[in-house]
Amino acid sequence: MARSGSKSSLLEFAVLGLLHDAPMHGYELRKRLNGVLGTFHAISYGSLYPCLRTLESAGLIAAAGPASSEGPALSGKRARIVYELTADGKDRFAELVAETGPETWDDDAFGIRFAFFSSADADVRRHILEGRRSRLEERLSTLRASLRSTRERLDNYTLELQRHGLESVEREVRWIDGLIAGEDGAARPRTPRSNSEVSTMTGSDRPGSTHR
Amino acid sequence: MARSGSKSSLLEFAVLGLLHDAPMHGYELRKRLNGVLGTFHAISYGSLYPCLRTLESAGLIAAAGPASSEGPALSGKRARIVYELTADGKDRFAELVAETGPETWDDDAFGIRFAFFSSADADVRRHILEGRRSRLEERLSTLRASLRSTRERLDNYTLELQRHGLESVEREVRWIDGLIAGEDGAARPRTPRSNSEVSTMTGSDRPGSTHR
DNA sequence: GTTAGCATGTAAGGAGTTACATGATTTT
DNA sequence: AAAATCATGTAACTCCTTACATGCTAAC
Repeated sequence: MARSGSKSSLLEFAVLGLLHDAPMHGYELRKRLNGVLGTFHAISYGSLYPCLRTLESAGLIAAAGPASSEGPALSGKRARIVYELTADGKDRFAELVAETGPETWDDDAFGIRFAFFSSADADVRRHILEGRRSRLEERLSTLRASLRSTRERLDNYTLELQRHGLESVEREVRWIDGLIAGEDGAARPRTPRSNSEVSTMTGSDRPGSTHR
Repeated sequence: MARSGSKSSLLEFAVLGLLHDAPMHGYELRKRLNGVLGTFHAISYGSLYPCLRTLESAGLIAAAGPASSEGPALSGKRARIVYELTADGKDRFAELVAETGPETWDDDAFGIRFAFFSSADADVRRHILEGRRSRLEERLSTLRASLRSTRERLDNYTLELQRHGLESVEREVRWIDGLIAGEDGAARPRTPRSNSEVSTMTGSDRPGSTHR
């Protein structure tokens, strides 16, 4: 069971990541998700609950009986279902967190992986950051080439949009560079030293799309 | 026929917009699309061709006989199908271009509309730019609130991601402000005066997500 | 003569959304 | 007693992607 190989969307990754910190029920999970996934990009119950069921039948998460805490008996609101990671679920999350392949350079995948970066080893972080960087460099050269070749034929707005996108990517490269430098500087420690040092040293741009 | 009310995805909008400039066949359309839609966010044939058929049966586009130009007889490569806008298609595009409602403030919708901004009236442009701005302001206050409330509980990476997203949105606001100023400055003329003036006056950030 | 690029298409399916259905509990 | 918020869930549908199937022409 809990064999790897399944598709495991970003949503599954995020759910496992959040439940890794603490058991939670769906409604709460959804709110946190919107924080982790970028605030906008709100995910709906229509995808969350089915996802929870999938994870449960895959044996990665399990409904916890409203065991210890939780006020007076089970007089709480409604029959809310608190999920927690199983041992298999923890394994799976660890597996996902350790991935460094090209899948992890994508806008969305990178964003979510970054959000759980502190669960990853320093070398995994390095690898992902560098992969992301190279992905952005590719983008830059495509964009620059396309700008050069179509410059004269495009109207001003289209041009401005392109230019804008280009600067945006350039900015993200600088951001990533700052993060890589921060990883180097802080050497091995589990958490990079005070992130404000890392973060204020460069301009920035959001990594995930939204986009998206 | 060609009644409004249909959903008309962003793809349909983009196709209509491109065909508005010049008749084209699918293969070429697809390449241009990747320029207009942000270079990445490549759209696949699996969605383009069905879309073309939909538009055709809706009477918005029509296959043009390989009429005049086009080299020696029809000895060209393969039986390529050149589409052009019908009168209904032109109407529909004009209708879409004139929309200024909340749908048009979304990341993706805004990006594509901006790409065809020169087909829109000055007041439509104003309206969309201001709507987009207010949408971004909303986002900013949500983000700032969420940062304030969760500051201490979040690990450094999550925090950095949030901070980064925040700056990104702030940057886009400044970009939009610059564009609005440019629209004001150039007053009525169909094209805003030399866009380099508009564009170099502010920092920037990409508007569409592409993701998104 | 085989690879690369042009050109069009289809079938299956993934990932998510909206809108609906239900019901309890807290606030106004 | 009505409205908001908590809480879970389902069904239908949208939009897009991947992978496949086809075949032609140009270059190596």
